[in-house]
Amino acid sequence: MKIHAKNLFGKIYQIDFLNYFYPTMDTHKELEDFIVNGSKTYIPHISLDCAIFGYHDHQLKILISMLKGLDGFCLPGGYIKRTETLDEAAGRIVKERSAITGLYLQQYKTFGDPDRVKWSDLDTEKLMKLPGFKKLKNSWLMDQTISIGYYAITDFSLVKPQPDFMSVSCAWFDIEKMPDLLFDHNQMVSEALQTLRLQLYYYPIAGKLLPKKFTLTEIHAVYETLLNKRLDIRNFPKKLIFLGLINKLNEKRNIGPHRAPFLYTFNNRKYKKALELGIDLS
Amino acid sequence: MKIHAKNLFGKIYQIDFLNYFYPTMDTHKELEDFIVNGSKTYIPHISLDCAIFGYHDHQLKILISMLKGLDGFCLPGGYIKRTETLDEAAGRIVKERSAITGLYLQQYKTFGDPDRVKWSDLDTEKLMKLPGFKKLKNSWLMDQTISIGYYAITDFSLVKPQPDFMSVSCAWFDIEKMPDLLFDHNQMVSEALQTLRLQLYYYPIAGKLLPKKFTLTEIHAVYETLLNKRLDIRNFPKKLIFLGLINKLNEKRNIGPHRAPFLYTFNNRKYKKALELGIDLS
DNA sequence: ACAAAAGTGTTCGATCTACACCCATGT
DNA sequence: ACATGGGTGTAGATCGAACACTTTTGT
Repeated sequence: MKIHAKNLFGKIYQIDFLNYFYPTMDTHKELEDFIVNGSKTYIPHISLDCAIFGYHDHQLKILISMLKGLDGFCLPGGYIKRTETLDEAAGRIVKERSAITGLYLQQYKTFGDPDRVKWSDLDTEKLMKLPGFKKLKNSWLMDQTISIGYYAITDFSLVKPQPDFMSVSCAWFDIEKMPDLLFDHNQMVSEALQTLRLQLYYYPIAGKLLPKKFTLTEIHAVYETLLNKRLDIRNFPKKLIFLGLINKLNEKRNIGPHRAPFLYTFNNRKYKKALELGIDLS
Repeated sequence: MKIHAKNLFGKIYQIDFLNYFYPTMDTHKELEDFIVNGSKTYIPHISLDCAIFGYHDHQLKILISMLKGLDGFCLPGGYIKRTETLDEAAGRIVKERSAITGLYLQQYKTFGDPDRVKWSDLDTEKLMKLPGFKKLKNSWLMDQTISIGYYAITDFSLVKPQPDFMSVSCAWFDIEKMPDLLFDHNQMVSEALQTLRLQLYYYPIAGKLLPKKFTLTEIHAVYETLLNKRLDIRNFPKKLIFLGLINKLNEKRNIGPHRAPFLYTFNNRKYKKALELGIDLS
């Protein structure tokens, strides 16, 4: 079975999605059970969508899903279990949709405009013809939802996204070549990126993108790419060390026909600067 | 009919709540209809709670509700209509619970830990004996909820909170004398205040607390009180003018046996500094 | 020796902090 | 004239931005 979709540039995707199955829901029966009984396990009306940015070697990408029945792309998202915290739900959802684990996920905003989901984007009739989906209509999944936005960043070369039972695909896209997303997910990405950039000097976000011991050149590239602007190579280390984000080691790394660079580590006095800003409550 | 509650300091409150009625639900029938059919109008499982701070003359207060059936205090909150945006819902909820209008409400965080509502705080049995409440058990209101936190600030001397049909009372409390709140509302207040303080120099939040034309002394008192720290009287105006938050007028106000102070206005180039911080997206 | 990348210091202007006295007005 | 609160300026420290050359190493 094939499904078709166009991205912004008109390219047609044909992906055989029956090769993929959700790890714990690997039969249509289980999928149907999720549709019929899911609201016993999950809280209805609230979803959680994750803008996962991926960095590697001067490139910034974003993790985009294509869901079954939707001719278009969206952020990986899901529902919150009745027993878990929001942060736990975010971690689990990303793990399920993409098989990526260990992210430092941050809540940034909740989206709830009544027109955030254009139902025209959701071809219910088409979806209901797919195996396992026939009880979708009038199910708990079809009601209005409010969505909590989370973001994270990781090294995209280290993780290979694996789509789950709901997804046709789940893959990295260059941030400038990101296709138009369904629903209000374009806005979600834009606000997530804005938050990421504001928090970059105050939270140890970039730590996830680098080896334990890294060089100044490496972290410099990370910051330039994420902020999408040039940062003075001489001022940059001063600032990071002043903020207490990184520590210089007494080790060097031998690479290439040039001087061996010193190594640095991220400082896990994470919230240092952020806590300074947050003035003490009486 | 009387209800009792203790605050942190052990004082007992006795309030005759049958004097109060919700303006658009002024009969028990309507209340019962809300309990039985509310989920047609409102989205279940999601509430919205508002930390409304009140300032006047060096005092910082917070608006606290006491709800029927709950022996304790909480933030004014409510449910989101299916047709409104989150910001609209926040405005309507504050208006209904307290009759306060025209606030500049800001979303700051969503709270969803599974244990955020301690059901022991909610005396369902007691509540169901109240008029209008008898169908509460197993209603849509009794399921787990996630809550979106909003905050705002206003001049508490200008608005007299009016409790609605759900509330025994709704009143201003000195921030240092705020009683312990039910559920996770203590944490909500603490995080709201933190956010308010972080945003105070970047958003025209304080504009709501002052007359259109105000003196430096007045705005200085606002900032000192909200931040709970002393601010140098000579540096303070420089900073506000540098940030573009206020404009000096060519008018003075005649008060008291001393030099007449100049008047200032808030500058509605609101987000100026905030937008500077948010780096341009590609 | 040369190519390639690493590393480093100073100056200037802007901003923040601390600090104390004179001014205008009403009674 | 005096009591009350309003208003102002400067010096020093700190921070951020701009800017170019020397060092190390492998081939």
